[in-house]
Amino acid sequence: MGRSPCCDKGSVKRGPWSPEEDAVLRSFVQRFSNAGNWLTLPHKAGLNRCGKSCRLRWLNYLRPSLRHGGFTKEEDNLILSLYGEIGSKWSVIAARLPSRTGNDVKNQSTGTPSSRRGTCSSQREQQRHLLLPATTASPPPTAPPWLMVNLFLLLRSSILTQPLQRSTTAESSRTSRSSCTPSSWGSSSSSSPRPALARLQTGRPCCRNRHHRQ
DNA sequence: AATATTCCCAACCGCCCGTGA
DNA sequence: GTCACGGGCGGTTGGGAATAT
Repeated sequence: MGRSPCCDKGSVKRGPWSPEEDAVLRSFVQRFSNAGNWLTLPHKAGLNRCGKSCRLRWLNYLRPSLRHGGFTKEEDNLILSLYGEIGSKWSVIAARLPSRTGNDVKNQSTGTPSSRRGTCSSQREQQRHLLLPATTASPPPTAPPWLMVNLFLLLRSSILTQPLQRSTTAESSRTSRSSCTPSSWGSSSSSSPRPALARLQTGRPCCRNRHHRQ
């Protein structure tokens, strides 16, 4: 049946939020205890923003007691465990993690080296590697983290139907990216899971279009 | 030093669901 | 029962920084 858009995208501001806008939104929501109707909030608060954008900003960034980044190993393990049980229900997973949002969990799961790639070629990557902390004094595990993750998921669920097959070289990574489009992982191919699952299953990200913009 | 590549994460998009008229 | 609406959610995109070559 189709739906009318929640706001006029041509007349509202989009993109990054300014500190002033954050302050207005924060004070408005806190002053009234809750936001009430998100779609009318921008008008009431004097913000030239889409209501859904306001809601997202509040829930994912401005909400008190939120923590950003710095996922602990325990949190990472819990995410992996819950993902194995329930799949990409990020909001459900986030509900089990205090001070985390679904968006955070999603970004963590689909964006951390520990869940994406089999190799840690850079210092930055190693330092951020949740399953292989940079502070560890022990030698690296025999099996790479991505394999451990996949084995874990294999044991926890029957998601995996395809054998693990990939190389960890940058070359194969580029090749994979260039051939990975939404249509390539769509319904036409049962062996091409959707990106989030594909990343966890293969330990590598699917394509990110920005890499093609240059 | 310059350029290319990779990554993080905030923000957006669009669909689904629950609810009330 | 149907429809419109708002909220919620998963998936995707893009900017900018860090790192590698």
